[in-house]
Amino acid sequence: MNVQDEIKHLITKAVLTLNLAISEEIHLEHPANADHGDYSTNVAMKLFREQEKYKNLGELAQAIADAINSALESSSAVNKVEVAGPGFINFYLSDTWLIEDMNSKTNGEMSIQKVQGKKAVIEYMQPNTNKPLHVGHLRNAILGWSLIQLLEAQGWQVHKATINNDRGLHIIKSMWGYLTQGRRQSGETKAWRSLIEEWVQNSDQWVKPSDMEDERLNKPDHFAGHWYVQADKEAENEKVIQEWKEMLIAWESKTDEYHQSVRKLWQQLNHWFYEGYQESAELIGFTFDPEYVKYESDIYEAGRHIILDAEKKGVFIRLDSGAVQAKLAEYNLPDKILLRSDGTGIYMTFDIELTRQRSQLDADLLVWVVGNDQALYFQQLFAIGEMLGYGKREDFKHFAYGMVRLPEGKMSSRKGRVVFADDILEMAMTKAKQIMAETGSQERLTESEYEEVAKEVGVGAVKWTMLGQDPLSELTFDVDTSVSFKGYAAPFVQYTHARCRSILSKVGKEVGESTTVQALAPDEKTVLRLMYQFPEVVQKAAEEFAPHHVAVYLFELAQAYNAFYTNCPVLSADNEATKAFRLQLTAATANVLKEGLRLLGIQAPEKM
RNA sequence: GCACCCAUAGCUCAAUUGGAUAGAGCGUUUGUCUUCGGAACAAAAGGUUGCAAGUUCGAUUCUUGCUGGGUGCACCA
Repeated sequence: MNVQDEIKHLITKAVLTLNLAISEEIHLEHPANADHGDYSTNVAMKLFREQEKYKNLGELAQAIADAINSALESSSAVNKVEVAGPGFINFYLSDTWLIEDMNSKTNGEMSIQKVQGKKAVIEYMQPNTNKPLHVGHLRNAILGWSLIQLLEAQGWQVHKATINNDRGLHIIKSMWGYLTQGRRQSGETKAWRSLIEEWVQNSDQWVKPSDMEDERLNKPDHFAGHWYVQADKEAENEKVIQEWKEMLIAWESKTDEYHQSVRKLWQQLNHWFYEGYQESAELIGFTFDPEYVKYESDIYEAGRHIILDAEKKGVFIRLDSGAVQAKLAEYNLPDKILLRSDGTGIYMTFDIELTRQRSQLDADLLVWVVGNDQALYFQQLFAIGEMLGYGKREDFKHFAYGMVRLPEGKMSSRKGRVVFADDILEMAMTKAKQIMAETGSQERLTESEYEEVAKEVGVGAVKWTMLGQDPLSELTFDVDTSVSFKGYAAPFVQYTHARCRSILSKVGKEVGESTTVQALAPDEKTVLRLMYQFPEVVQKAAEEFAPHHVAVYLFELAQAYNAFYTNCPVLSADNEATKAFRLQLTAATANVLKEGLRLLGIQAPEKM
């Protein structure tokens, strides 16, 4: 039984001995003021209105507290109960229990309660294969990854899913741009059909990523994106738009004379994208389960058939234009087109197939990690899922997060106002290196360690910025100032962890258990009183889809440890027992910080 | 026009889902080093929680109405 359950049990028993009954779940909280104890309950206030025995609230609260106090021998965790303020009953944990709890964390046991047999599918990252990842994708990847870690820590079996948007006009544009402008020797302007014939016969006449002078474009996903930007400059040109449409038809129609050629070029550009995407994924540190990696090009056809079948059964309706539409008035939502009048699919088309696939997995939780701007879209998708019998709307969760914006305004790749993920990460890593150099990291680290740690610190700082606040709040990302290395930031926590490891490395062998329980110094107690809360914080973060709770907690713990560190010498403590205890505390702190950072997807280097 | 999200210290954000004196970081000012990693620690200044009502022992939190910002309402992705 964990502490919270134990305390709730004490309360329930006490209330029963007074011949009263609690009608709702007992709510425990941590008082904001440390003087008010470790846990607090408002049951007396709740109960007061429902009874007549006690004339005033204080009397009732005191009676409950007295009843608990008289039964306190049965509890090893609580050593004092008091009434305070308008009727709160406050619980004070015993030092013995706090130290016991710390010892388990010294041994790496985080005491997180696990659920059994729960399965979740979490979709995150929906990249378009025509351009490299930007800051918005970063937030998506980081929040998604953290949510996965949090659920796994709670015992969930999590399937990491993604969908690659690899078909449509946007890809065609990249292809067209490359075809018309990527030739080494640009000759006369030709129509796309003759160009693609020449490309198929001799693709060496066209440039490759390594040929580009701009270093950024050597990375293949940026290379692919470059041609998209070039092509899009012609977006007002009717003749060019006509070419794009023709290419799209050739891409779709197997009977088209140029189908094979267009597909070949499509594969080449996708290949470049995935090569660069994979590199970014490794740097950021996210992966997917192979059987849950889906491609729009593979599944949109299946989506079409679902929609057409359902239309025949009268679930959807066909408009005069020939398009198929879902009527959503009964859900209080605007109607949604599912298939164009020419029969081709849109986003919703393949998302319906994805939803169908996942609904058959017998999962307890299906999550889509997508920006808040898609809120209505997902309400519509979930309603349509319900119409098709895939489950109830409430079974599907949209984990929405606020937009990442730049100081100048909304990001738009079309207007060129976009910041690439790679650029931000690189700047952060450069800044990390610079700070590390100033603080003498090179004396502690080998050259390759130095590079590796700079990566962990720089990327960690970016991740913290992306998930350190409420997911729904918008994030104005100023490249120069947003990625912080001090204060509320990943490097502060990483630094504290490295500090702990440094002390521990000086004693070499494993830290043994300290058996004697001594009076705790105030700074020691502050650390312990935070430490036991770790499992609660993780649970809350997982339940609420809110990784920032973990970040806030880690920051507080690191602060508390640093205060302890300045006031309480460890290695040169007054006596051996104190030294042993403080080493324990140091090891436990290091373990919690490292585990907490891991849940956020952030590394905790031993030295930095 | 309708729907959703947001509004808290100069700036960026917390606030245990209705709790006790609304807390941090950055920035500003001032301290701490014979010490285990100073990317640190301690302190000061900084608030009518956008505005106005309501609900109750108690409201940053819930309700309603305003104001201001964002997003969405495509046969785009």
